[in-house]
Amino acid sequence: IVCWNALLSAFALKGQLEEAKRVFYAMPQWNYFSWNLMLSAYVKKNLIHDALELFLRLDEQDTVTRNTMLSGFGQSGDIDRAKKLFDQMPEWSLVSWNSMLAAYAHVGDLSSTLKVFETMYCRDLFSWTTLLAAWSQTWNLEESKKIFDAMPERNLVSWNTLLYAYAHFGHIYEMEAFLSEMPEKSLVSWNILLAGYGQRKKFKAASSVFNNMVQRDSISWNQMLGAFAQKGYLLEAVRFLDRMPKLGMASWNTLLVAFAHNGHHCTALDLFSVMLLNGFEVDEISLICVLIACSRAGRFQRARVFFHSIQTDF
RNA sequence: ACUCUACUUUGUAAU
Repeated sequence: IVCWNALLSAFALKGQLEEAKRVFYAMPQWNYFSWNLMLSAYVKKNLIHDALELFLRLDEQDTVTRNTMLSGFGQSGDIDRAKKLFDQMPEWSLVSWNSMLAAYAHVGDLSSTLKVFETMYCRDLFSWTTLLAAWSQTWNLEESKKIFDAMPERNLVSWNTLLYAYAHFGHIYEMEAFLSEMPEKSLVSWNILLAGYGQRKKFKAASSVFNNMVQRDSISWNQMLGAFAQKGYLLEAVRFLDRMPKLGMASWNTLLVAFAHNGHHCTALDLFSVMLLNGFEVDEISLICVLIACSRAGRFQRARVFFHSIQTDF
């Protein structure tokens, strides 16, 4: 069973859901590890309904099982279910508390986040960083800085969290100052810088960061694409697509938004058709972009038709 | 037993 689980975990943790499922159902028997791995595979893909279905079918659950489900509810923003599960748990580990904390932080419920944080019997780096992340979604950057300074210990993620707060709200000067104090930087740090420069339309700074990055992931590329889009450099953005190693839904949506916001409504609609024709995944963001494009182009009829088709087609 | 928790990319919040 350990071998089966090892195989299962290889797929489950890599996000290879179909393969994981195949292994899971082919196994001669299961234990907690198998269940938790499979559950975690669903949660990682944000397939909360599938996760819940599996969760309810399990006759035995341990703390890890419940924590996994709890974090699934949290990341999907289902606070009610998260809270209910948390309250019903026979015992709580620090991870349970941290997951509940993250659930509140995720939906921006600061007072509940703080209440949980204060109730916790002990706190670790995760707890503190989650608290910091909750506050970093607000304009109150001074308060975030206070939390950061109050932390008993910090790691790269904590640094990145506050760095992102500066970037996200366009405080470029503080962002740069903070960056220079960072003891180490990761790919995420540079991606955050790209976000900050992009947000303030500092295209040159963004591309200079981008060109100097030793490693780039799809987020870096999308971020840079977004920097073109922010500036309204649509032609360049399209040309940039050719250089991108991998195009995903976020890339297409970025373009969709760029077209919709720069008066190229028809192009946006065309792009959407191309996405559908090619069988690309679309999500609710793509759909909203299309509605915005329609309304800005004055194509109310088309918007209405489209709106109705959403309910049937998607 | 590499089973669970924190950081980065796309939309909306006008009166």
